[in-house]
Amino acid sequence: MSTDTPRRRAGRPPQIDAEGIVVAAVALIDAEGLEALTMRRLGTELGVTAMSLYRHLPNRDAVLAAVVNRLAGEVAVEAADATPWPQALHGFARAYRRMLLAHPNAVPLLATHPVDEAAGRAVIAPVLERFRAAGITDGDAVTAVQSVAVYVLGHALAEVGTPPGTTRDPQPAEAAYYDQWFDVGLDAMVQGFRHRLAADPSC
Amino acid sequence: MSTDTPRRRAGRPPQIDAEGIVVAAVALIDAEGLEALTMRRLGTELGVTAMSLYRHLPNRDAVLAAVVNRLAGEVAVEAADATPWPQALHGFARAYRRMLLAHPNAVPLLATHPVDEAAGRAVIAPVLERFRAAGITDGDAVTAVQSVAVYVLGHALAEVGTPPGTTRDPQPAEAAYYDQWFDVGLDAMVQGFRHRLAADPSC
DNA sequence: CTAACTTGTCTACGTCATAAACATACACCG
DNA sequence: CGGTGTATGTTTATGACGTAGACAAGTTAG
Repeated sequence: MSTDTPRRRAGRPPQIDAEGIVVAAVALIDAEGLEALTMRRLGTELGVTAMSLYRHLPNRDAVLAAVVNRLAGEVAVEAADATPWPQALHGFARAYRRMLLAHPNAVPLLATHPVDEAAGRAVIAPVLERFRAAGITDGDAVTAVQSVAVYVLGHALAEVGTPPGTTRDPQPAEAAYYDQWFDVGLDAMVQGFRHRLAADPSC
Repeated sequence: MSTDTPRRRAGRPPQIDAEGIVVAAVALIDAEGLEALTMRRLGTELGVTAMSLYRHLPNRDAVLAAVVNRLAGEVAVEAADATPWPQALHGFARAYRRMLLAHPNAVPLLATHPVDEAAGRAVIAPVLERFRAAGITDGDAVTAVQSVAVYVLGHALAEVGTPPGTTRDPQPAEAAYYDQWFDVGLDAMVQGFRHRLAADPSC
């Protein structure tokens, strides 16, 4: 009612916006790694100078924080209403891992910069719902989900950490080793939580 | 026999050595954080210029790698010969966590730079011994220990990750929360591995 | 047209890691 | 004792970085 046509504000029309900066930052990290993400380079990528970026984001760390939250948003958990919580927990772990492996160069960033709390809650909300359906308190559920989350992130860190003499191409044998390890550790943790939380400890 | 008196080599006697550099680097990180660790600052701390450091270590990244390995060496696992492997695994996790919390500013570094393989093996050797005593293969044992290790590191990352509005003094209530979460997640994972590896699944 | 306002650019500063040339301080040999 | 070789520390310099401040450009409101 008040703003029928959005009626652009006065001033020079922007060539870039915060969203586009973050998208370009993710692309740059994926393509060339974290160290390639400089303000100058990011500006060049968008056809502007480095200083233009500061009209949209206060500093480089804000770019990194925005990248982290955007990547967190890429984690899409599929948890149907009928899914029991152990499967939902597995699904969350796999979705999180899928995102990390899709952006290996960003994993150290995810490890260092905490995800915005609201964004994090949004990601795990469907999983927590499955715990509630089983009568488990949110406190216990959050602990379980967070435990799995730190395991997944720690595991991805070990996987993408640069071994001194190796090239950075994906060694298929290496990938299989990490996949297997991941499943074993994840199964152990989920099994442990099932043992701890199940009303019926059907061992 | 060949070198009875070490007979100092020719050349100007060194004021510093690699060991001292690493010790000073750890102290600096502990006191002022990772971003304070610049070559100039580190040199100043030792009473020399930045360039002198390059006579003993090839570059800054070598300093960081040496710091990582030194900190890894601080993890002392107490595992007596009679200790069953689940307790040894718990002990390893606690020792690792103790080191991380003693050097919170170094945790992002530990997360980013992989520990030297030999150094890592040395740390977990006594734990693997307890698995062997239970007739568990080294492959299964390594998977279990590594799974716990990435959980511990991931958990520490979450704990020391800077929440936006908080000061960096240790909030006692916060510390207790993380301690409890740590124990729950660790117990779950160890319990899961016990379920998976025990000859007698005494659930 | 003028004023106001937003965005992009130019220039500049201080700091960083580190390369190259040079100075220093010792052991060894005559 | 004095020269020589050698390992170590220093000086100076380079290019990249994040980002502050002044300015130019391009739009809307009057």
